[in-house]
Amino acid sequence: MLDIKFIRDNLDAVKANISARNMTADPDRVVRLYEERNSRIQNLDELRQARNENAKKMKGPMDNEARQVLIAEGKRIKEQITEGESLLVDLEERLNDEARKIPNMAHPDAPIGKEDKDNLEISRSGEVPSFDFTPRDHVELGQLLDIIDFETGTKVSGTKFYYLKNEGVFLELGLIRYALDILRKHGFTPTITPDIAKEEVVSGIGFNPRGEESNIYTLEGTGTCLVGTAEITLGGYHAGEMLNAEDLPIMLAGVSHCFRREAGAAGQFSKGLYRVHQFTKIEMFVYCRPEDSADIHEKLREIEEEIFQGLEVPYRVVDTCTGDLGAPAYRKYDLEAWMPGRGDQGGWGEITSTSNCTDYQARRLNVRFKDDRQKAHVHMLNGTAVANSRAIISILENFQEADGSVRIPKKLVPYVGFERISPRK
RNA sequence: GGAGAGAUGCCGGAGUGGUCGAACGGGCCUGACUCGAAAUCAGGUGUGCAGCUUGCUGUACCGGGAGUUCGAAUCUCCCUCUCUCCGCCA
Repeated sequence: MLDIKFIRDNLDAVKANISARNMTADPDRVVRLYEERNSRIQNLDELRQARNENAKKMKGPMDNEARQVLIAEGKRIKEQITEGESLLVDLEERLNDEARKIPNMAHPDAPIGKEDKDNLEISRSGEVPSFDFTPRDHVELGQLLDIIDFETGTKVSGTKFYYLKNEGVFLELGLIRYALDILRKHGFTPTITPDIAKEEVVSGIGFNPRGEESNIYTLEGTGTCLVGTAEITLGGYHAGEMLNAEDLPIMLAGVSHCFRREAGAAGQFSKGLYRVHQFTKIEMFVYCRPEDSADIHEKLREIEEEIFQGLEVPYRVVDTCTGDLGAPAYRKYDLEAWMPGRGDQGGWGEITSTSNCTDYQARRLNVRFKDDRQKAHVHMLNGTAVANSRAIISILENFQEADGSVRIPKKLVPYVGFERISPRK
């Protein structure tokens, strides 16, 4: 969340930002609750002072009658404190609920817009393939090659589940190794994270663990959720810590399964592997000093480009518009791969996303750093290295041949152990 | 899963219901001594929140939470974690 003092001192900018992001939140109410809270704290501190002074008078031996008077006074103060404390708890809860609704400020250069159509394309890489045959989509290819089985996934686990089979398995595992090798080269510490996280971490990162519209699976009665991304477990890694400035930036790479409810998401652009309840993702996560986050954000985007250039996948980079940023991001770049099976003519589909969340998550999760001069919240950034399901779509659809066989990009061959996948029958 | 022991500041480690934000030792910082260093001596050395004269005052914090009390690091209850032993397992 934002610093409440910042909200108070920059009310107009905060309001303009909320409307640019197409969100609803009430900063006036936040400021009002904050001021109420402060005067309540002031009042409580005075009562506690009175209590402490009263108690101090009773330290030594004293006349019983005088003692009884003081005890009565102490009891009276105690009642007031108890009452004040419950009012304060209530106020802070309301303040917190309200303050959390306020999104992060957006980068001044982020394009203003309502939805993903308004994202600004900033570059392209690779050639969109042209086929002298009618290209198949990845669902058909997966079936033909016998590497993705949606039918059995649906029978056993429900819609939007799938089995990877045969070469599909090695494709998934190979992509993980391929991505990790690149990330290690760039100085990331590789991790395999838990696939479950506590609700407070999930919401600290900015996901809503509850409610109809939540994209998160909660585990009944445990206070935990299935993670929607390793961003959650990597961001929780240093929650509540005071980091040493000389250890920054901390760069973590996390492999995890990702679970998403995707309630209500349907339609032609969500078919097959594009939108599923479970997939594997290799995520980048960085904790850094505030002055470094802009450069590191560019670096994360470059790494994503390196990964997909290595996979020979044609893609474009978009600068995400204010309305499509989500609450925590200050700025966000998406890589959109060309997917020949998308729609009638092929289309761009999101394959990675990297966000600079500045100190928005760090304030919620209480991640700070210190050096000789200061203590401050760190900046936190995340970026997709490879989201396997979507990477597999882009490989199958772009490198397919007339008979349905698929060429494996050169750099991936050593990781998967074969150069092409051919139809089984 | 069962039994026991424990959790106090940067670290180690005391702590009788009031004189405890916390002894003592170490570390670190500042100053003195020194050509310099070491040793020695003196002083300082946590965090959050609120207020105002922005440096102070107040308040809270001794694993976390609830309670008893005029008053809790200290007493009670619950939880978490660590260590030891036993059991079980991949």
